Amino acid sequence: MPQPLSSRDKILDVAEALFARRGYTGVGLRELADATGLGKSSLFHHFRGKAELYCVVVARALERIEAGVAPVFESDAPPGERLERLVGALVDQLAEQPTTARLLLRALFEEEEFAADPPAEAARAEAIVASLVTRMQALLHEGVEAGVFRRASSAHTAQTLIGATVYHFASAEVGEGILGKPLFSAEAVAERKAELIALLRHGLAAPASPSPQHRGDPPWRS
Amino acid sequence: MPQPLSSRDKILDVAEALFARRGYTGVGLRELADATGLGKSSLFHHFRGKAELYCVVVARALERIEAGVAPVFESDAPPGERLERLVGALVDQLAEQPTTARLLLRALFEEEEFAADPPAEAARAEAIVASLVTRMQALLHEGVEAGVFRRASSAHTAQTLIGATVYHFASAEVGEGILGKPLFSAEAVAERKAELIALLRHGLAAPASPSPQHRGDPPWRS
DNA sequence: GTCTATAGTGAGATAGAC
DNA sequence: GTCTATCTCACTATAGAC
Repeated sequence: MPQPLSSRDKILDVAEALFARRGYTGVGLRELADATGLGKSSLFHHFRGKAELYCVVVARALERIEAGVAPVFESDAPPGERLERLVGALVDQLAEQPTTARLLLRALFEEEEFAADPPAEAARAEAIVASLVTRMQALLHEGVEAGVFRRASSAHTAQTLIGATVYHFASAEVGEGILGKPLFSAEAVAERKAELIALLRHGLAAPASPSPQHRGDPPWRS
Repeated sequence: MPQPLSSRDKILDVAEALFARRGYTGVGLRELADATGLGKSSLFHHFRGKAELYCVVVARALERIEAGVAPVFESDAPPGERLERLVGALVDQLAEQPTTARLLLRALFEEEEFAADPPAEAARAEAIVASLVTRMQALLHEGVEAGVFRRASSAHTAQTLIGATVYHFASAEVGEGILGKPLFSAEAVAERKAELIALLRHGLAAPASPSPQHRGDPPWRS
């Protein structure tokens, strides 16, 4: 069952680590070939070229995320609970492989490089992102309509959620300096989950007294 | 007074735009030279090499941020108000030049490329980041001690703040697709500021009844 | 499916004239 | 301070033997 990795899968695994660390242009096929133990030319038998290889790597990472969070969206739990489980699943997925967050954050920048000659896999990646974002916004909207979330912009809240999760696990030395511990230690991951959920519970909950005219935010206590 | 730009400043301006769009390895000196109207070799008279040029560009962007937010830290307003002004100043700085957020987010990744031969300017950049983070955490800690913020981790809150601002303005097509409007339009920038401040007011405020044993978070309303 | 060999291009950097 | 010319090296990709 733990079948030895095919050459293709091995290439993808090694390439994911390298692309996450140095980015698309920063990784050479020579380096990738050496790291896999293959010759440089063998890579072209598995992939049409560097661009396609890169897009397959990114799409594969997005599919892992998608698979991890899909059960949350299919759940029929109330919106508040679903939102918390979404954050938990997102954090779990990003924490499972330390390369994922960096790879995806970099991909956000480098995707425009392929505007000229977009490999077919680039469309798959974009579709997954669009689908995830749409469902996240729908969940937020549903919570507002149900009266359990305050009337925050679902677009901006989605952006904040992405930034707070993806950026955090991509922040490397800067983030570790702030936390004072390894980003991917079990302790730091659990903390991240708890802190984000607490921020959302306090920050997104509908006010206790739903006075219709109460549009302003509460002032600070002191 | 609007003295014509020196060659050095012109190079830095053009380089900042290019590095923000395509990253360190993605920009060639030939391209940069053509864009400035200079010959390739002339660049080496102003900078020791590509690495130094890049680090000067990043440090300059960080100094703009620093200058924009410094007044906030020097203020003696109460912590809640200072935090809001910090978010406002950060958003203003990142919104002023659309290249800044992308440049800095990319720099977070590429800084480890210079681990072997670190140009002197790299240390300046790191020092500014460290100083900003330290003061941000101190402000959060002060608010907690004063009883105006709930006991959230200042480290994780700082990470969230950075991600929610820097990532947002770096998110390019993805972010614009979510917002449904240009990221840097006056409307979108004002929205971002208001949404972040609202999230912090609700999400960070100390609970109304400070019962000492109340460590758990409130459940959702429904 | 993997290899060697190589084509063809462009990179960063240097030398030295003006 | 800017230029032309050139060095050296690495890159993506291809051709073709095994």
